[in-house]
Amino acid sequence: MREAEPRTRPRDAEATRARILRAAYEAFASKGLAGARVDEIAEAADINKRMIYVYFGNKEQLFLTVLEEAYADMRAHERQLNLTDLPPRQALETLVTFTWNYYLKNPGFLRLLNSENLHQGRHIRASRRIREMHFPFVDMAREILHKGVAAGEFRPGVDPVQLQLNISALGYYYLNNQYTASVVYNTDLGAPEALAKRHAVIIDTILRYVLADPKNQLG
Amino acid sequence: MREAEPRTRPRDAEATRARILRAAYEAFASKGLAGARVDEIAEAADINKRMIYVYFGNKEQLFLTVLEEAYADMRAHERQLNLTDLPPRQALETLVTFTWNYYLKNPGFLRLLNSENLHQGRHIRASRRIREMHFPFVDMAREILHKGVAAGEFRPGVDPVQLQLNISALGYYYLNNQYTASVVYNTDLGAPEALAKRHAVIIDTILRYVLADPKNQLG
Amino acid sequence: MREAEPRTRPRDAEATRARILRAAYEAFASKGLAGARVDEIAEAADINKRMIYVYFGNKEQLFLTVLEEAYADMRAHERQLNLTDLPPRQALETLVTFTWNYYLKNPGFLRLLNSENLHQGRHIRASRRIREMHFPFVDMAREILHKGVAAGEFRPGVDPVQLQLNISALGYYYLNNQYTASVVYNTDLGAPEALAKRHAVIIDTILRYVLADPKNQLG
Amino acid sequence: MREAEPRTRPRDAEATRARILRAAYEAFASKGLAGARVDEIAEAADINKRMIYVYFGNKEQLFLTVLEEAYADMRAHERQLNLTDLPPRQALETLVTFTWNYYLKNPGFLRLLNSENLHQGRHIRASRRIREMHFPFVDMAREILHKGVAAGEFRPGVDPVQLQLNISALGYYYLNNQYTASVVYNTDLGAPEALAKRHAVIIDTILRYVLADPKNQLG
DNA sequence: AATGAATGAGTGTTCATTCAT
DNA sequence: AATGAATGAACACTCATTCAT
Repeated sequence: MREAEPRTRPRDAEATRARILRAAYEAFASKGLAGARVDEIAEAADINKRMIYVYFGNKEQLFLTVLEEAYADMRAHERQLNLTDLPPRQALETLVTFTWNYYLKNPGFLRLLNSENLHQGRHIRASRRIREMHFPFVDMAREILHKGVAAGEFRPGVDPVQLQLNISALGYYYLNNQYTASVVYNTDLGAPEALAKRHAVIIDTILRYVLADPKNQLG
Repeated sequence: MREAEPRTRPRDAEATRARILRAAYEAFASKGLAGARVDEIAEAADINKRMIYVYFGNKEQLFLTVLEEAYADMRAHERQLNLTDLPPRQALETLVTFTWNYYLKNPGFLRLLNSENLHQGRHIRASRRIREMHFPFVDMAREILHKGVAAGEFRPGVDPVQLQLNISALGYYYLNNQYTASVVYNTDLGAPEALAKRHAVIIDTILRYVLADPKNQLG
Repeated sequence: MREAEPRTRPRDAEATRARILRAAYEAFASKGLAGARVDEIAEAADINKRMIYVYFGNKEQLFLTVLEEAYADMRAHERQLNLTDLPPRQALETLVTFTWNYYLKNPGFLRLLNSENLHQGRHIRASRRIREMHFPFVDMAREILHKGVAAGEFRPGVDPVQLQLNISALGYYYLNNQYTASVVYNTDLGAPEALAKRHAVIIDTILRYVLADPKNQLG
Repeated sequence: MREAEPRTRPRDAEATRARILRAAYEAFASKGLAGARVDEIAEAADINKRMIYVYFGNKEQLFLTVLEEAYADMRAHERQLNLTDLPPRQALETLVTFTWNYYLKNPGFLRLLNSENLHQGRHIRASRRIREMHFPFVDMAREILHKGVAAGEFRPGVDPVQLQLNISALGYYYLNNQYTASVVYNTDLGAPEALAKRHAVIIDTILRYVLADPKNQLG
């Protein structure tokens, strides 16, 4: 039998904070830091504008918090991949696919990073929380490469950081610059088939970059 | 008898226009569309604010013009590569290096594209000038691939659009997200050695993606 | 058996009230009525903001209470002078010195009066408590003058109110306008020697104003 | 014959500036720096709020300018007294009367000084214009005293700065604290007779402070 | 072609005050 | 007696744009 629900839940600081963050994520992702409006965030969050300042200090700190949460979310999902349990090539493909899908499903995350880089990383640099968040992540590619090389599947000498940059770059650029690139290449890069094709190309590109023997390759 | 007044250089419309564009490029590149200020652009261009409206209508059209000029500049430099005169592999490396260097020297261009994509390509889509500008560019990779395959150097089946996306992506992501990535990977990605290394990795990645026989590869 | 809980000092209303008043005095004295912030007062008093409204109704009434307490404090100290026990000239000098010292030690009091006069005495006029507080004070100068004239020391015809105004004015102006006057006269009026000198001048000025025979004067 | 008037005078920067200053003077004088509202000043000046920022930068600089103008106005009137042409005692009385009347007619000036002193002279200290404005003023009392002593009318040893402080203090305090003092002394200090009486007392007080021989005194 | 003056709508932020417990 | 959460009006200041010459 279900318990009676608490009757009212009127002044829930945590819920208010969360509503603000959700609305702010949308606003910053779709309009950038300068383009987003505090008023609009307040209205979208259905809270009094004042609360934003109570909880986050000001627009910039709100932006930073949104950024922190976005990074945390990505890393949290990443951890659930349990790549260490997989054979190296499968682990690598899983990581590539995860990255692609995460970008695809969270285009706001890319926009947030753009905003932050437009401001030369001003906020992120000041955030210890973000700094610490990435230590395990950086090790992931290293381990996969290690195991792959040990198994004779991957060639030695691949820099794990460069590998991760490649993985990110190939998806990020495509999805982030989808609109301009669609005009440049005169095709709809957002179409489902186009996306599927790009996904395949990225996996191919990454594998060819690390595989020891091309005969193993996809085909 | 009075001398005739100097006929030319009375009020140099073309120079004024150019000064506005230069100032606007800087502003939009460093602050984004929403963050840039019309007043600041006018001051930096050392012209009366009104002139911006006379020449460009409004802020958004000014942005579009800046974007058009930026694209035109890149394509113009690209044309000077004369890739058709080179053997395929060298042509490819030249294209990759050019792209990397152009991004490296013109970080504002990346920022401009980000702004435009943040606005979902709203301006570029309306610009016939930009649409037409890219036709020759798209053929470039196709030709190189053709010749490379014919020469037995490149594997067949590589999509030229995907290849160009790869070439752009690997440099763009790195340079555009330099600030956040430097924090994530806890290293200065903007340092000269880091840049040189990345350049090499990009060439390597692209070559491994298209070369028919890995034995030909770099080393 | 459980002991009875300590009966008193559960939530000390009087102490809370006092803490608020102290913090409010500082705030109003240093920032004025409009410049002081309720939030800051609450924080400085280390109490919940709500308490201010519980105890004092609103900001204006809090200001009035602070003003009342300030006046009460000055009058209380004044009463302790026991001027009636002194010979008239000494009584007068004591009063002058007390006034000077009180202003000197309580610059906030001057600021408070300024604020109140900026608002045209709006609050004080509504306070019966303050109205009644001053009756004995007004008599003080009258008595001193009486005795001085009777003793042949003071000239007759001096208006006690004007005398008191003079006594207040000569110190108040100097201390209240110390900052602007230091600039105007290009000297530091707050320096210890400057203060000592002013004190002497004030006594001199007042004595010359009331003494019957200048030959008695300071020497 | 009258010249044709210029038809329109629509965009007169000087007039706009002056209107802003007049409105700002009223606002700051009646509400203080913190209490005055930029919106109200703009409305009272019948100009667009933006103009305040174009002409004066921000509220504080506007305040400083108002203060500068107020000082300049007082000094300008003072210079017109031509005290050097008068015999010393008359010069002194003229100065005292002028000071009293100026304060009486310009109560806003007193309020402005209070505001500035509340902020510890922050603005005035940064204003070279005000610093320099007072050099001649400080000499005025010195000269009068000199001539008076030479003529045997004034006693020697009177400090000209202290004399000027006395002259200012006796009127300033009365007029500035008129509202609170009226309550304390339970009388209307603003009534015409009260003002006249105070004027006389001030002259008397100052003369008794400087005259060499009391027999010369008022009678 | 060019300019200085002006504007209305808005921008991030803060205020004194009240609600719900 | 006391508190954390919330509010609406307002605040100083800024924006892209237009007017009048």
